[in-house]
Amino acid sequence: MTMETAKTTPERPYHHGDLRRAILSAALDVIAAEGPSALSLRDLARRAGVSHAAPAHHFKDRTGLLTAIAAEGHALLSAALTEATDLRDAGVHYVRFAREHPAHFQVMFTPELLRENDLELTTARALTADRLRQAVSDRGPEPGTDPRLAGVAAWSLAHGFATLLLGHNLDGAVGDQDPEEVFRTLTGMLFQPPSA
Amino acid sequence: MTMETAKTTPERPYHHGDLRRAILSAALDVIAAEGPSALSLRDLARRAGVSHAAPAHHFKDRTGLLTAIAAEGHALLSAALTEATDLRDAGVHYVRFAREHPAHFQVMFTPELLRENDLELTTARALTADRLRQAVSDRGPEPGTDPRLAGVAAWSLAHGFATLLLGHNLDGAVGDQDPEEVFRTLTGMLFQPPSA
DNA sequence: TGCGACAACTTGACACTGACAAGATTGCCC
DNA sequence: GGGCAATCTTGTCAGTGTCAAGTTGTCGCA
Repeated sequence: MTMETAKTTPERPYHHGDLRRAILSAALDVIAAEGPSALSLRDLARRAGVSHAAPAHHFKDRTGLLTAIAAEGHALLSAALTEATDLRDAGVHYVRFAREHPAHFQVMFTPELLRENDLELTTARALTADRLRQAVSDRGPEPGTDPRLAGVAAWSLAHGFATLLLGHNLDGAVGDQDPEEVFRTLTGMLFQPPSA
Repeated sequence: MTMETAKTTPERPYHHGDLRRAILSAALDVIAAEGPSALSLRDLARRAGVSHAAPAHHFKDRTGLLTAIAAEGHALLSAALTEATDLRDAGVHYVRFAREHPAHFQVMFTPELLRENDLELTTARALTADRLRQAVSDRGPEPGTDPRLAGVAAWSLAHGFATLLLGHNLDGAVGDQDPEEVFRTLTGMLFQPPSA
């Protein structure tokens, strides 16, 4: 009486059409709402109207699904960073990405959930790293500062802000202001603008 | 044949003695090694040599256990922050806490895993927030900067650095250097020292 | 047009998990 | 010493991930 059977009917053909995408997007919904730990492959299958083992064919594993999400996230993020005009703008794009794709963001930075040696993931991640490096070097060499350290500083700031934001740890501080604007003024405080 | 029975013998008395602490510390080990998603109450019970339902009596829930860990983490962190001499030092203590108590740190900032209305947690968390505010205000009011924003900036930087560090995202950048030292020089770059 | 191979999906099973209810054991306090 | 509450056990249930084996559909190619 579990009613888990998924009979094939005119409305529900044997082949779903784009099951992979359907599972992915359902997974993103769940993760954004309740975190990765609430993710259940069987639940995703039910939402897509397929049998409980169907997801495995596309993602092999729970880990496989999450790895695919992380890789997609890196692709989205690196694309967003490409549009940045300067280092500060890259930070703003970073924060915006975290807000617009919270599920991706969370999974990307939770290594226990991922297959670290996955090819798609590592290449996508390398691309993101490239974009970050590029954003830092675009700023031009500053006297007496290791560019690598500057990159770590900028990344830490943006990542910390985004993470705390998603965890609702800054609700009191930012209030009803636009988080991106807060971040912008915040970077202005730290990174002295060239024009004083 | 699951061998999950735990007969009461001279070496294994009916009452464990300090089961709560034993479960907590086993949980911290697991989380530090494989993340919170790998946590199993039954596994913890096995490690402590008690029956599978024993943990529930101390923590009620999986969520209860994680909430207790988060509360303990906040107690440890606020204590560490109390020892800080100035804002930069508070950041160093923050990073050190994350490195010394990675499991606590991770759980503290994963709200989906916690019982947010838990009294012990909210009070412990409030104490941490107080210590952070205090570290910022100790620095003294700076001209033309909102102290609240300065607090967000400092917290974001420390939190981002700690998070990226634990996720092994800075391995390449910090190399074999002491992370705390890297963080110290990093803050020196951003927060201009009073003596130029 | 037919056929064969492959991809997509289903069915069934197994071990494991969190949670709950009910019972057993123990230490402790009056 | 007798009860009583805290601690721990046993038994059970629904739900989960994963594997193996079978079905159904699709598409290229003779």
